Amino acid sequence: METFQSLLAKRLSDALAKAGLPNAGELTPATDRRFGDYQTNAALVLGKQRSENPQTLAERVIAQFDIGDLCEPPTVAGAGFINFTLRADAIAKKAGEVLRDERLGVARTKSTRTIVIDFGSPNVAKPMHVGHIRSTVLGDALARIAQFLGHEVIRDNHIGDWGTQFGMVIYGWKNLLDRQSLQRDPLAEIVRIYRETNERATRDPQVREACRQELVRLQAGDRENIDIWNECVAFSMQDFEHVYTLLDVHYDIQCGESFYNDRLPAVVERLLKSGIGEISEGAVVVFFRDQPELANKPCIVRKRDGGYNYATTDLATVDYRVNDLKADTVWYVVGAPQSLHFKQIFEIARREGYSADFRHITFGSILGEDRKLMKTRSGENVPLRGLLEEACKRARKIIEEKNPDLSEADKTDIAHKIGIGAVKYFDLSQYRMTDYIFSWEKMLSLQGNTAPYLQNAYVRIRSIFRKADESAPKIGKSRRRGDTDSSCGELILDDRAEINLAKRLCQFAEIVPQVLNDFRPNILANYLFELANSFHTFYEACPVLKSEEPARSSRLTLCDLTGRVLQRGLDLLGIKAPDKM
RNA sequence: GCGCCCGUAGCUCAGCCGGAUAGAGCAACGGAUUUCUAAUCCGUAGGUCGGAGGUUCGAAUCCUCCCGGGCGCGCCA
Repeated sequence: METFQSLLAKRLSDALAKAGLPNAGELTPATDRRFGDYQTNAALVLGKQRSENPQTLAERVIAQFDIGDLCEPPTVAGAGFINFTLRADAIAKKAGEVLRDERLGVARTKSTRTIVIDFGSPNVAKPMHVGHIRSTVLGDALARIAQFLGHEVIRDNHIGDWGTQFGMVIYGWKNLLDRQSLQRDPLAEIVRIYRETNERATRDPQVREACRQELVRLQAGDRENIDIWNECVAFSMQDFEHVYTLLDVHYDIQCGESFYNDRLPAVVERLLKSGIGEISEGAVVVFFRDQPELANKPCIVRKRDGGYNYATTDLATVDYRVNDLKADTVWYVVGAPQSLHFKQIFEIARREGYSADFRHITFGSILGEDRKLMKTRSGENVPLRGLLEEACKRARKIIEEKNPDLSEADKTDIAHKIGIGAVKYFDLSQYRMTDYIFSWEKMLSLQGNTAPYLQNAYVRIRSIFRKADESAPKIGKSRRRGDTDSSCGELILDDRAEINLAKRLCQFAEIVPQVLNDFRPNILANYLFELANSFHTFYEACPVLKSEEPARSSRLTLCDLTGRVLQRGLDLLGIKAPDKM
């Protein structure tokens, strides 16, 4: 199925050829409703290239343009824009095609890639906190969208399960552990002993040294320390899994840092052998002397004491993903502060000859009402699990107010879908680079660009079909997919609100692929908001069940399609649509 | 010091590989409801796009400089 945009673009290029002109400019959605549905600046670009009058060129192009039954005769406007307005019957026809398409018109990509997406990546021995929302939610949405477009996606949780912090955890485990607390709330106890050890270590050099010794023993494979480490990892994983269940986020592999331990020496040897790495002040370092940006920013891959750091691990990870997982594309959904680090890693990988497409997908921070990094009152990170539970609790309270007659089970289920959806949508609906201020009130509002607003549009649709089934059961059946009844899928678009809604539905296929251009799910979120808005307008203006045939069936079909696009769109963002709310 | 990111309505944000008179939502004000869930819709008002130059038919968007905020820069991850 082709979108209006690609159809018009083809006809434009035909018209240009017939007018003896080369392809130029682009055909895009109109910037303003006044200008119709689509516009092209082709004549402006050509006018500039050949120093001719753009308006005259535009007229020449229009004269050759085969509008067929797609649109009204194009018009020239402004400095030389050509504007296109779709015909209602063309929209009805296209919407019918979308309706009969499993994929709602979204084309599969022509160049399938194998993409490893590195996102989430929490640290062991620390609970997940609010800072993990963006990476987790953004990475998951990108994974869903890439997969839907037909790419081979491998979701990888690069867990921070190795590193110097374990010296302290093990020291704390051996000296400060309270077994009962550990049984009650394992992660809380591990965090406690870690913090306490950390405090002691900053005061007491002897403790610091003891921690270092524990770390050395762990890295040397000491049985006892390995056992302790394993236990800590297991406890942390339980906590992560709980959060992932709440969020409905799942990974294909979870290769944490420790997974790469035995590959690290080879990385350094390789770098030394190829001359990319060199010894400097006892450490193995990669310099970037020819790159102004990195000239004074060397990358250490083996410390003076022989230990490895996270640059080494990330290089081993590159090798594993490219050579073992056969990835040709790797997306790192990691906060902006690490951009220097990834520049270095990507540059080293390039020098070593890895040709995969590496992207660091950065994002801004989540701020509290005080516009500073979001923290608890005592200045600590806000635990994610508690935050998500509170989202559900708050959603539940609103449900109790608005719809108290729902069953207990329904309330719990809906509160979960709304609460989690609200948190995710609030994040995804904003441009990923901007810092945003966390606000319960805004994300759970039923008005404006929020998850509940979109979910409500879906609920209204489901409600119509519940009513329709009661009054006329056969309509429920006839809207099944694959039904050959010709009355189904025939759209009659008379009202302005119907035309607008149908037009929006046709745009879904144009929007989804755009998200991956610059990794912006907010484009999709924005579209869904506009779709829900168009639906609500339609809902107010056009009675469905009370209207006469054939409008009634047509409107039911429109509702059905809107529901499916909303549901699919939300699903691509990792958000669920409840039937009632 | 060097580098990266951000600065758009009172508030929260879109728009940024150049396009027409810069858009939403919230808050404010004015309307619509014997409802297919008003959990909504329609309307009004609100702007030197941080500032100054430059590039051109055209700049919020591209380039340079400046101001303001955030972050990062050799042995943590």
